[in-house]
Amino acid sequence: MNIVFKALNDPTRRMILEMLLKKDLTAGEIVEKFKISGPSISHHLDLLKQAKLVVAEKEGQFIYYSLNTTVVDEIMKWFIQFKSKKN
Amino acid sequence: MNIVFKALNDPTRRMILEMLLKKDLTAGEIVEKFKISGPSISHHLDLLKQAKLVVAEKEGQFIYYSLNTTVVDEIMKWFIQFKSKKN
DNA sequence: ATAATATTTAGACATTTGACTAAATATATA
DNA sequence: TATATATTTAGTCAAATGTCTAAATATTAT
Repeated sequence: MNIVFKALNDPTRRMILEMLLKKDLTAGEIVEKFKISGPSISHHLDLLKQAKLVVAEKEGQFIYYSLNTTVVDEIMKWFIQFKSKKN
Repeated sequence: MNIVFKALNDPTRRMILEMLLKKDLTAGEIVEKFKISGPSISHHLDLLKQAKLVVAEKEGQFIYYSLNTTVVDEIMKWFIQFKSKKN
């Protein structure tokens, strides 16, 4: 849980998630969309992977990144408890 | 949005939110539940307040903290887009 | 008015974070 | 095999974060 909130606590990483919502992308394609260096993006991708928010799959010399929405379910459950609060 | 994710990215602050789910508490009551110093908790409460996740209300010499769930709605909306992803 | 209680503000300090460049690794192509 | 391409790993550095103690502020009680 901790690592997921940590992964979400960065605008670049959230942007990456939103991009992957539209379609899977290679690391290089993701790098192109930002002004940030490749290694920095690679680090962001690693954090997202650690949080299991994305999955990396190697295809030849490329690595495709895609969303893994199962973790989102868990986060949602955490939030839902607040939704049911009686005001 | 940024500030909300930031506020949520700390186990102490998430714990405080969960405590406030049960009932409103004064700053002092919250401090008692942790091993962390008063000023540190005060700082956490300030961040939660900035994110509008909690509301502070002064009653005499006490300050009562309570949840503000409207921000949770916004966060949920952000997550829901991932839920509707077709795998 | 003085003292006690509740809470925050200020300043210091170690750790974590996000960025960078340079180097390493892995795959594809000439 | 040598070279180009894709991506990560390693190491450095400034800025942000979470903690602390000491001091300030506000309210209540003696």
